[in-house]
Amino acid sequence: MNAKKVAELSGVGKDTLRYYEKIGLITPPKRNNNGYRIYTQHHINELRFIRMAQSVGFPLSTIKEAIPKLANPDPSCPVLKQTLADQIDAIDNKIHELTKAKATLNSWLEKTLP
Amino acid sequence: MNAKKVAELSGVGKDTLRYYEKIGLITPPKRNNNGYRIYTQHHINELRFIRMAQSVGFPLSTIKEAIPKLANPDPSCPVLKQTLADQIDAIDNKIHELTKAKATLNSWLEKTLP
DNA sequence: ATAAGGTATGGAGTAAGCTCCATAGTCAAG
DNA sequence: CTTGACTATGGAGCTTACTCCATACCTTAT
Repeated sequence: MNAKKVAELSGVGKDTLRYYEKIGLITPPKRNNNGYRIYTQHHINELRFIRMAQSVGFPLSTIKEAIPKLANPDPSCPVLKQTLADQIDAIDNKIHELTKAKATLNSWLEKTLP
Repeated sequence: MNAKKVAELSGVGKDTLRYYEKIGLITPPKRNNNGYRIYTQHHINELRFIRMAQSVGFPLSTIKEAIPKLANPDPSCPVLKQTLADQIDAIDNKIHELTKAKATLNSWLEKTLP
């Protein structure tokens, strides 16, 4: 799969792909004879995970730490479990904050109703 | 109220206060004879609102648009109602995304359990 | 009256996360 | 065999949201 296709499928621009590769966020794609990058479904999956994690507020640095741990899920690895548990906690906190914020806005909306 | 007090009460650094004033995010505080800024409870409220909105992912540009609309709540103002409704929708979407992300992580956590 | 500590200003610097550019090599189609 | 689309590279530039700095003035306590 070439860069253009990946950009289309993942919604990540080609320059951003290079940037992610440079900072070690995604698996470096193999190259063919001419030096062109060969992306696989694996990269699409990584990129979708990154977009999901980003959309819920995780910085790339955190995502970068999480990916290798999630990539080789050793069933009994306590580090992985902790990572997952930590991220779930972080998400729970965000949901909590959002719910509070929503309640605040709703109360204002009610106050301003006729 | 002086800058230091406001910084303490709102959790926003003094340089950030000046920055927010410069970009027109907060109400410019009155000055006394010596030119010192005089902050009021109003500013604390604004800053808390900003922090809340930020914590749920709104950029300062969006917050800047919202503040003046929320500041003079004309009970029948449709623009205000729409602003509030839009923000509540945005928050709902975020909660939705977070809930999905959490479910994904939870399923991974279960898979890796003994 | 002087030292400590608060405040003012403009402007530089920083970090994250892209985004764009100039230059140059590659490949498929007509 | 040239044209147009695609790719590569390093590095510059951009936006957001701060954060720090140098310089200088004001105020209060000793």
